[in-house]
Amino acid sequence: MSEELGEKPVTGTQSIDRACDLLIRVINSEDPQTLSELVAATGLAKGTTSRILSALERSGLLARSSVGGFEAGPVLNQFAVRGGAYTALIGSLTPAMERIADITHETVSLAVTGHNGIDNIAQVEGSYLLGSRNWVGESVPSHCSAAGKVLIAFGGATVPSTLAPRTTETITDFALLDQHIRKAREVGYAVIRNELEQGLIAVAIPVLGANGKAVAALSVSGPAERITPGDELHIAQLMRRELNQVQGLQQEGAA
Amino acid sequence: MSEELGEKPVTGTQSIDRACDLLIRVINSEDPQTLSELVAATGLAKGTTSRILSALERSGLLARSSVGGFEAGPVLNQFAVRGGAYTALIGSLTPAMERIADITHETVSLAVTGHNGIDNIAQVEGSYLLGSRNWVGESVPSHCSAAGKVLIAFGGATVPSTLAPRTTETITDFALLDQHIRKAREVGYAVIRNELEQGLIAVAIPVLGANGKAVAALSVSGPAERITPGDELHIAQLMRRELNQVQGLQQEGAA
DNA sequence: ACATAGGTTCCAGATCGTGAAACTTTATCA
DNA sequence: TGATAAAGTTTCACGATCTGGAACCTATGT
Repeated sequence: MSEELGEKPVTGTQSIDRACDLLIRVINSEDPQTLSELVAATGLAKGTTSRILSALERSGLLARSSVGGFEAGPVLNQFAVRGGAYTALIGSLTPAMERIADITHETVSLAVTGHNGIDNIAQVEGSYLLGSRNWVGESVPSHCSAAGKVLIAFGGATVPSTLAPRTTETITDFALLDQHIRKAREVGYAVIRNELEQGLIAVAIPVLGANGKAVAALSVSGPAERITPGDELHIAQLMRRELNQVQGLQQEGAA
Repeated sequence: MSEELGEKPVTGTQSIDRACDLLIRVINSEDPQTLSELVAATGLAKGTTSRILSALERSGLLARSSVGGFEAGPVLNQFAVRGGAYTALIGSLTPAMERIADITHETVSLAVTGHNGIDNIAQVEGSYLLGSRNWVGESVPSHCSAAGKVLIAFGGATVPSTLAPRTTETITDFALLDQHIRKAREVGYAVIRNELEQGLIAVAIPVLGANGKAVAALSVSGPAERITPGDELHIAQLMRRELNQVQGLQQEGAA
């Protein structure tokens, strides 16, 4: 949505970029999007928008809702039902996440590098009443999430171009962030304390892929009252131990 | 993939059509697709293909696999994790499907009209060892599936342009198919006997949406030895009864 | 180090997409 | 019910945009 400055002015794909923009707007909306809404949102000409949407509909990527407007089409819904690329990953790690949740009683999350930050793709709730709400499907900036830090540290994500503050303790200095990243690479886990939200602590470890780079991050999060600085290492070790137990299975699980 | 004749030669979307084709090829493939493979498959120029794929990658619809090649990107995986448009439907009907499977001991399937036939989007296995295998994510032609027939009968699908035979008993005559459709509309359910596969019987009823048209089809399928012509009506009635019990909940289930 | 395959960038040319407006269809109101 | 407005589709001339061949990279293997 917000193209940062300094990006090369890519050419030769105007119409495709527009089509992608429209497609993404539609599939990221809860309700069907009408032509007029999309025209207003994108600023494109009505005729152009209509033509592009018709092409997307023809391909099956979009469909017209019975109540009017466009929504995800059969091709994408089939893809979703069949399971996206993350399915194998989630499937193989869910048992480990459940054991970690059992032991810590805290919420355990699985996150990957997304298009616009760190995407939460799976979550197992702990037993405490006070805990992280379900944020599967949501994205957070990488510089203020524990998952983001380990993903950066282990080659699974890049440092964002701007460090927007979320709380007074959010890291907004590139040098300081780099320090945290180095530390994470050294000790094998990353932590956030009040950096994403006041009172929220999270500890994350990387899930390494075949090429040695992080493909995802496993994290435990909870309130500052329960997760003290002294707990961080133990939580990281627990996660590492549980993760190691499935790493052998992970390859055949991806088949 | 196979453009039928008689279609209006749509213009003004060449590049978008190509981009959609590439996108769909990638997300419908199990393994990451390399540039060369896609060039060979589509016949496009290498440079053109590279440019389009880069645009799709830039938008987050596609991503480069760590092992090389393109695969579904974060935007689509997020969509899949969040749940496609079918999620609410599947969620609301699963309990009914389970009860039907409990009673009949046969496999119960949920299907919708897809881009290329009838798509199976959910399935509950019966207790018999001999039963339909799991075909979630696969498509079948509408004229030789029970779900397809009811979907056509109740305005949820259109008659295919060609009636390809699957067995010796597949309906390949439009007049005969129309007769079956009319019958289905009259009695409220449709049946296939050996028309999709020798020995496979299926009974389907429509799941009607707010506008009175079929949005999906619920079906029970099993071997001819167990599902006799005399059972068809009872199975249809059972499905209708179970479906009616959730129809009230269905609206709030979609929220 | 060399060769090869796979991938990206460049560029001139014309094909293809654009957008304003005309047109058709569907909703809204009196 | 008819009139009016809103939403969506199609048309068409223009020129901006996409194309594809070839040159250019860059990994990988020998």
